[in-house]
Amino acid sequence: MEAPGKRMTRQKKLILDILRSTKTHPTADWIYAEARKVLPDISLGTVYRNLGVLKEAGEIMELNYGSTYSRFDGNPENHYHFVCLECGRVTDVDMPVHRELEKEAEESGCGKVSYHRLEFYGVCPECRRQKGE
Amino acid sequence: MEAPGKRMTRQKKLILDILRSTKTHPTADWIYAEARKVLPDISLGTVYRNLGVLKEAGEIMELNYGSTYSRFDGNPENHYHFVCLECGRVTDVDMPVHRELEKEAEESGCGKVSYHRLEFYGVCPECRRQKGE
DNA sequence: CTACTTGCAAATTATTTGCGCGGGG
DNA sequence: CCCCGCGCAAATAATTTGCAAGTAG
Repeated sequence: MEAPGKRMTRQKKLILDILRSTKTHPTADWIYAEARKVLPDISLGTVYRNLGVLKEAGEIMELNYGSTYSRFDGNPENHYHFVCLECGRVTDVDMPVHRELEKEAEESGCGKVSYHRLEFYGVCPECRRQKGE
Repeated sequence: MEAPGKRMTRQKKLILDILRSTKTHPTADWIYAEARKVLPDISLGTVYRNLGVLKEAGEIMELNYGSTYSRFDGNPENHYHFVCLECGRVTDVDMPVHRELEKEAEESGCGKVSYHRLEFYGVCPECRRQKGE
């Protein structure tokens, strides 16, 4: 019943550190590559297992916006994201969370809302510059 | 460069009809099962191919919220969704789209926003009833 | 006619899992 | 010491793709 993940292993600590120390929202593969620089024998399965455990524990978030793969976010606080349609990069949006949207949704009769997610899609500043816009 | 999908085949028409005639947000498999009732020899590959073509053409939307598989929405207008954490069902939320959120995001410097997506997570009325809440 | 589309089946891709060993508490 | 978590490799699950035959326009 109790979620697993009782032990703080070297691997788990490392994965959490990697996620906490980047503002990008990396894929499991990228985390795996980073982790191998420190623990060359770490396995991809372990990376996935720990990402799952950390997610259950509410330490991190899993994002899957449009792509066929997941990205992970070391910041478990609800916040909004911007997805670049050109390069696929996911960045944080620096604006407050609008909890009142949840109230509005509940009033429409959809059900009891516990949280919401909001993503903006467009072209990031880097890609706009490259395209000479 | 030009996206394919020039021909309106029986298969493509059927898939579009199925999607337009349901308020659920079905998976590719469900659409496949429905389609086979009319065209028993249709293949799953064709279903996926046409879902891709229709998506490119802006006729339908692909949703992937949390799960390992995609759901499809026959309504291409932007609108909000409610995802039930118990049963996984995805329903439409009957509230207006807040375009002003996009302006707010752009002002935070994240980039040029072309559209946004908003999902609410919680427990749907059916599941709450079943749990006796 | 003639590409575009299909059905079929094999291939890919991301992720999950079984198993026997190793190390955290 | 005990059992959870690891590395490894094989297994899934969803989706994609190559190819020869069918068909919409």
